[in-house]
Amino acid sequence: MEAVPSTPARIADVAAHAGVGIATVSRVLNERGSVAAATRERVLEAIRILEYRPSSVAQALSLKRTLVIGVVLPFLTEASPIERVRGVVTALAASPYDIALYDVESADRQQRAFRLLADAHRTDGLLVVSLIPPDEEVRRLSAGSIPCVLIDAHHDGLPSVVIDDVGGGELATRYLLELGHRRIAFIGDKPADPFRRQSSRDRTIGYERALAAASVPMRRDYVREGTQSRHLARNIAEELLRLPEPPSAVFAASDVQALGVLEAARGLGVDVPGQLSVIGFDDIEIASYVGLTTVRQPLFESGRRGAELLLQALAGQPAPVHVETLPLDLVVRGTTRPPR
Amino acid sequence: MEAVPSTPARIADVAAHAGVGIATVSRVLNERGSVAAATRERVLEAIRILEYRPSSVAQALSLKRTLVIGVVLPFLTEASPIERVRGVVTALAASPYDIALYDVESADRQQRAFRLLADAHRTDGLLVVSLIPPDEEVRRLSAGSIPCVLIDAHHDGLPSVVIDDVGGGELATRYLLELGHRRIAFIGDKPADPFRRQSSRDRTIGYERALAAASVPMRRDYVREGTQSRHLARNIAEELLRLPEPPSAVFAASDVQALGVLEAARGLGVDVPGQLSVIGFDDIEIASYVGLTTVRQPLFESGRRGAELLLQALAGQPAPVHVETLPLDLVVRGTTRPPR
DNA sequence: TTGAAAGCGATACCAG
DNA sequence: CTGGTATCGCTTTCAA
Repeated sequence: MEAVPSTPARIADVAAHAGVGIATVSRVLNERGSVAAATRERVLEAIRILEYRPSSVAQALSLKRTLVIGVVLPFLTEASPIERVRGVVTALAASPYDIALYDVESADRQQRAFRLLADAHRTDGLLVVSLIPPDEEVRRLSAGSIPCVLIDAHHDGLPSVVIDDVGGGELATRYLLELGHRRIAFIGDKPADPFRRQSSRDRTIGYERALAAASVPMRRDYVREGTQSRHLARNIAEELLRLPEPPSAVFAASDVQALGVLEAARGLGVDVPGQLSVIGFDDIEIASYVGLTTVRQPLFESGRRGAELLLQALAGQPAPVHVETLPLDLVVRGTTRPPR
Repeated sequence: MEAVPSTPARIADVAAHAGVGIATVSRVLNERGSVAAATRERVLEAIRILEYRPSSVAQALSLKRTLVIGVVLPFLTEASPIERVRGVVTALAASPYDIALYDVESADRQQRAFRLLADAHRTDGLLVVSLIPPDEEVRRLSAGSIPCVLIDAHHDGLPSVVIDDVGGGELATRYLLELGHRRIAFIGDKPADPFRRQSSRDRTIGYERALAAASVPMRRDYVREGTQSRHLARNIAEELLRLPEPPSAVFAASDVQALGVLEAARGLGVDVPGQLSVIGFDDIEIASYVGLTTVRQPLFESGRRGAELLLQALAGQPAPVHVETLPLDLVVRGTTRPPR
């Protein structure tokens, strides 16, 4: 039983203990070059005794690669980013890369996260989720030649994995129209900070297009862009339901908001789908539990795919700067029905 | 408009551009030591022109601190770890520390993650969630003097944030007993790998104690430890409900499993809570949507607290090796009722 | 107030 | 095969 050294061993310690040069230790460590069997044994023995573990920081400095992939995303706000991260984690599990998580909640934090985009030293590659990096940083990124893939966001010159939000908005609205609804309201996010991607905005456009295509006049009082939270969505839905001529259906730009609508209806004694149809967007896990009709977007898949593209780029394959559009599905459950 | 250099600037470039030594650049960078106002301006200017960003890797090597905190956890299995990570992210948002995520799904990955525990070079501190680190690694940890706090796990010699699982199991079972139930089944996890903490095990103990205290004989066919997934829990619940003498109530060791029970009941046309009461554990977000009665544990809070303790340790405060036990609450919703 | 130079802990080239 | 040494980019004495 050897005494445990109070301070972790360095490569020089191993070399000294084995009576060889550090270059030799490095060789057996990385299995490159040839080392005499006997020598290699001595080194291995020394490593075992000293419990030596190479410093990844030193390796990173020397090799100019860190083996970590940075994931920048707005984390706490919604359930969907998490599902995406799961996809990323899964795709990266078999790779040698570790994951550094950068939350982008506060404006302060945002600055820092984006500045990091350009720190070519800290990560080998970047995955940016639902955020639009400033041109400035994108330029630096390519200058530092550190690969970056956007997930649920788009920027010229960067590969990305997205969905067709406009199409999704149309899909949802058209379904409601086909059911026979004419008084269809929309609840979406209000335009927030400039970096945050406004998927809700595009879904509104889809909503408007579908209405136009069906020659159903749009009513300003039915389009409410105010919030991302369930709580606020609930308030808005209540206002909507109290209108002299309330909508017979509501399209919410996200499942979280749709959940708020459901709460409002329940609170007001409005039967869903009897008196009100509700359709959401995303198909987060809760949606299936509450039987919410929604437009499903492949959240997990988006993370997985994004990570795969990044891995390819990291492997040297130039990865054509293309935009990969994931498919959307209408998932009909129990919250929609023809109007009475 | 300066030309953008193809390769990121190093401190030496800045020094050269400003016509000073690198030590001076370092001084203005870190605002230590004194620098003549004029000199500092020249340096700042050079930094701006060259778009210089210090390499965090080089800094880490030189300073022997990385400013990253590692979070090791079983990620994809349940909804609860995520809630904990949210707490961690929140607590660390205001700190200068970044977060490195280490998923511990596969056995392979597990090896790697735990080996990392001892890599005193990669992270400044560690947060281990729902996992019990091997003694060996704990020893190394303290040898390398890198602080570590356990969340939802316990190990002598390491500070931790936990809940009283036995007490929680009793709480749930006792509630069912008070409601008048006597045929109470339990569905929990099967003992999995040795590193994974078996909170379910302790909850079983609480279940048994409560029954014993009420002098209700335990039936082996009512205690099923088989799975962590909703799907399997559903199968088990179906078996339970098909028993000649089915239980009138089920205590599931987690909300996810309770959800499976709910599905089974629905599938078999068994009314909840009319014919069957169901109580879960955790109080994950979905629980409130489906109206599940459950034992609430502060998931988010556990992450926040753990991170705070680690931050304290990192700040030099020895942080007495204590175990912090977070409170549990019975949340009564719609899935429980006295037996008919 | 400033600069030269010695680490920090690896990798890898170049001789021997 | 193997060892010395330069290098990676930054911080920090130690002198000047």
